[in-house]
Amino acid sequence: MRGRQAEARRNDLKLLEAAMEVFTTQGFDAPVSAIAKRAGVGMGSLYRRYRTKEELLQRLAVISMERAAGAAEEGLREQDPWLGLAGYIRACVDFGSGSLAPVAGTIVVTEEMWQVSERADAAIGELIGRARTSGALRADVTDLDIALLIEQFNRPVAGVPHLRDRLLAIALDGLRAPETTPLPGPAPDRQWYESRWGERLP
Amino acid sequence: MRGRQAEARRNDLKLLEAAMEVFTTQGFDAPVSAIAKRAGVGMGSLYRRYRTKEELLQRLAVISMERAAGAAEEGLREQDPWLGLAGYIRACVDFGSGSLAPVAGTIVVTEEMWQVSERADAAIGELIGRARTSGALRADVTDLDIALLIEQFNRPVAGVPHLRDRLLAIALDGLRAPETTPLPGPAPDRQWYESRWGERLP
DNA sequence: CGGCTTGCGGAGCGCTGCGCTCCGTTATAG
DNA sequence: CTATAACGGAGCGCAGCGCTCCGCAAGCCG
Repeated sequence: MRGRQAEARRNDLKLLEAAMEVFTTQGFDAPVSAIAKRAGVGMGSLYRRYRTKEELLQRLAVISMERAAGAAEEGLREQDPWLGLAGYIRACVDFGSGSLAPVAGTIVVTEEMWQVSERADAAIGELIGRARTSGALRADVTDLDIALLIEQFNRPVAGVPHLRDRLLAIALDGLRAPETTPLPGPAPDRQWYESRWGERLP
Repeated sequence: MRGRQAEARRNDLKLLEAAMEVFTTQGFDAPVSAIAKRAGVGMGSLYRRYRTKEELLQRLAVISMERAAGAAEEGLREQDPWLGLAGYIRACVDFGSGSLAPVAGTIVVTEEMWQVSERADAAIGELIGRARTSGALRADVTDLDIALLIEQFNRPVAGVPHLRDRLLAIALDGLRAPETTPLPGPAPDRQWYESRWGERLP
């Protein structure tokens, strides 16, 4: 694997990295040309690997979910249930997992995406359950609240990365038990949450 | 004030309300036609009152800041410093003050906008100072952190209003003293924050 | 009641900026 | 040196925007 083929391999990595960065900072409707430019690659090279913008988004979604699953599994390896959960949340915000949520409903969900999401959900469920039963996590927060919290903090804060960490630290403190004020309103509905991405094809 | 003039007056209110709703839910680059449609008004009526989209945004910014100032002043009338501050933050998120922040740098800042912002800043500064010295607010958070927090929660949460209230309740709990984890990194820089809207003309 | 005025709705103009294609150019292999 | 594979990026066709313009209806005065 040398010469042109090695360049192609490198280009693919640069493309994925650039796409993630551009989409998370500018929104999913950023022009494809901006991704190519950021990757230092021509439009031709981009479209040879991903036949459409949607295909690129689907690939990013899978990678994003795989990272989230990995972060959750790593969180389970931490002995302290709270540190494990907090580390997972910070990791997700750091690498932008969930930042593709605004795209929900606008792209077709592939079978691969469903599979990875199930693997991630299992680890995350265990991570959160452990934190709750240990008494570190406030009792009235659900796993979907946490998913939405990650989603919310994935949006850039005034374009300055480290300010997001400060706001997230505030929210993490608010997640710890005991709560001083109970959460208002009904908890997010699981069926609604899953249907955001569209119906699963049989 | 009757007949056509009364209709014009009503149309203006409907327009401002619709514009606020559309911009906060769809982003500031939503089409002007969407605002006219939501207000139940023709394009002609909109553009007779506001000669450009920018002029409409400037009007909304002033209204938004006036509401924020009002909410801060009302917060000062509350005896409990913490309830006053929390009420102010919730009010700002409710009516979408600060949701125009993404527009910073893309519209010209009018003299009126500067004046209202100074009035608001004075009340907010006092409200936060009072909460801090009373020991209710964690010590390491600055007024700009709180402004950015409001800004962040002004973005819609998965398109469902009441879910935002849940996430905000978590963050408000995290704002209370004593903090369990200190905020990371340097505090937001005031000069940077003010320059986001562009240089002030003499 | 009828002309005149005022404000109305919305079709469409001109244009920007997008996704994507296509092709001349350049680097590698034999 | 020729053949081949992969490259960069100019530009096509089009969607969707801000804004204008005009035919029409509702209120006002003799």
